[in-house]
Amino acid sequence: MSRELRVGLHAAIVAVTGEQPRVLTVPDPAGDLPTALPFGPLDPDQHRTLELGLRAWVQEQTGMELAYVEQLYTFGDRDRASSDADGARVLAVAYLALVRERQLAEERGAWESVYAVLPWEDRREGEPNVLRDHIRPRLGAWVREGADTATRRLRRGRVDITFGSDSAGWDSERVLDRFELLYEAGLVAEAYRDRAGSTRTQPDPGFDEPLALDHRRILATALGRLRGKLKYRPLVFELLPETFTLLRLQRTVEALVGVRLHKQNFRRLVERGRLVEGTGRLESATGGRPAELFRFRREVLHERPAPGVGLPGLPPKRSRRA
Amino acid sequence: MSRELRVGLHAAIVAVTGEQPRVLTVPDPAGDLPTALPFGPLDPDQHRTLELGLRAWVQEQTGMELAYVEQLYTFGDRDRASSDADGARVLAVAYLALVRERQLAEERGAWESVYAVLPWEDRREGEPNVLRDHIRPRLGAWVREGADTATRRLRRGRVDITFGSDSAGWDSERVLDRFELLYEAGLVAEAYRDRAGSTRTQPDPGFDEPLALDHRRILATALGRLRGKLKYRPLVFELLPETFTLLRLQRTVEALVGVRLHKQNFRRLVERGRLVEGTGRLESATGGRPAELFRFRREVLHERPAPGVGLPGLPPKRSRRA
DNA sequence: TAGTAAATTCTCACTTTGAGCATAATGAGG
DNA sequence: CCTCATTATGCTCAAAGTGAGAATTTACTA
Repeated sequence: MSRELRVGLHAAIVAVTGEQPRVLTVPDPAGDLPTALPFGPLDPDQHRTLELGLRAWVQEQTGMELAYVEQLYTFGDRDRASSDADGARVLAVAYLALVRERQLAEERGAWESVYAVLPWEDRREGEPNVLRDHIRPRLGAWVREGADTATRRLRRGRVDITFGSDSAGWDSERVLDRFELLYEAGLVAEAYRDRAGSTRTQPDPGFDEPLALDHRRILATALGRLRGKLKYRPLVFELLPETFTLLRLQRTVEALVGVRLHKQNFRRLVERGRLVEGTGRLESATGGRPAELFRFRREVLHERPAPGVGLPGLPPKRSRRA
Repeated sequence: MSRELRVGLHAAIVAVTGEQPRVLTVPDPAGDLPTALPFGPLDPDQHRTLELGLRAWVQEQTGMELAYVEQLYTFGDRDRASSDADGARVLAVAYLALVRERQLAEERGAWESVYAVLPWEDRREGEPNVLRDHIRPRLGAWVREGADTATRRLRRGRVDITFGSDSAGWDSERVLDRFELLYEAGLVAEAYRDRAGSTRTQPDPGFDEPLALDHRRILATALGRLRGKLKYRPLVFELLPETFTLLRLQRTVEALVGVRLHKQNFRRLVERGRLVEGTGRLESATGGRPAELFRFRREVLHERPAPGVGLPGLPPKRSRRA
């Protein structure tokens, strides 16, 4: 009588290589879908916990043992992607995993640039072109299309708060909000897959190469969470080798947050937070004066309640003073 | 061949009355369990989204329409509570909902004090007695019981960081960490229900009146999330009437965070953050000089990226300066 | 009319930010 | 060997933000 219920376990496995955040993708196991995040169904008999089930699937599909793993969100909209595979109702439990660059070799799967999938999220070189040339204009159009004044006002407000405006500024953590807004406005391909009967034209192919299922939504959730958590948990160190220079640390954070930081102040924060300690050794391949190699001070976990790489109010546009 | 899979939708519905945070409980629908949070199974056919399913169950069981709702976490450990009802594997998707005190009347169900269920979380009057007289000593014993030095050191570290120590201080957001630690240490009744064959004695009845299933764990998750989010989202206002005095606002925040705040500084933060605006009206039943009634400035949502009731470094013990 | 209870205002001594300038150490190119 | 470009590190400064409390108001109560 009742439709069958299934649960998928999905992993956004993130690393940072060459100043780019990357996510591990695999060819779709079924073979008929585009590239996907590693995922597989929860086996109610075999998987003792959800996380163990996830680890098993990742191990099987990529050969990778995960260290840091964190649950993100459970998606279950009936009319959105994934679901309704063959008449069954399918939920997706999404996870974020962090791995070191070192592990990138020899595994199966490919490391896709996160910003190739979510291009509007990288503001390290200023506002990206896609945003200025494509997204903002179309969002403007979407606002104007609103049926009545109230709708238009509401839409304008959402656009301003998620994508920033003169008064609001860019909140790097609202990655999911931005993706969902683009989805609603019909600016990402996923929107078409889901509401087939839409009358709108296809979005620009180019800033739009979705992953299988709702995996881009999962990635957006992962990036948002990661950006937020970076500030109060020492997650970056899961992505860095044992020792690293302060610049390397900064570049890694910048890659994830998608924003440039003030060098001296960044170092001051890291040092004042006693997050790292110098190893007398130097790294000389810096291109300039050699830099000292530092390592993460694990003891900090026992000293302070919420240690993280304190991102300040972010250098660009600040919310104006009270 | 494969075991049946089911998904439950569970709601921690929180309000604040009389300076106490409360959670809505209902008599267990099945009738043979203790008091529970409102919950019910996801209907794969009827419920279009998980959240709609949740709202439907809450409506049915309590007659309440929810406004603010947020997904918390999905629990699925096989050997822990809820699961394995009648041979099926059961997951629990937990939600947090916030409602106004006004709505507390006429509904079915009872408003249980959150701190009656999680007594060690209320530090408004200083460290609660349960903590000093029962929990800390037992945690100390649990640390000493560790098989080897490494285990003991590890346990000590976890206790210090979750429950605070001289060097670490109390992190009000680690509600779930604390509950899980108590669970592992066998200091909460849930631990016995799950591992029947334990040799330890029953924990003190008294600081231990668990809800059905894993509902205390869900409540711990909810409180932790709420405490964290308060700082960067204007959630408190979901719990307050249209207008309120600044002291009322402060008391509500204190009730949730479980800590006392410095009055003048709290007001400064709220006003500088332009979170509220005065209505010329006064509330005279204050017992002293009448206080002005304020209202939430919704516009703030369009002005700043992360408005919240900035809880400062919290008055008591601070992490020592670098 | 004095006393009590809050609400509101202000101070004050630090700390923490946000921005830059100045110096130091290397490798590359002449 | 000297000069430059390049990156590492130090140091300074002014502007905000914090943590604690004292001082002043305005009602209500006895």
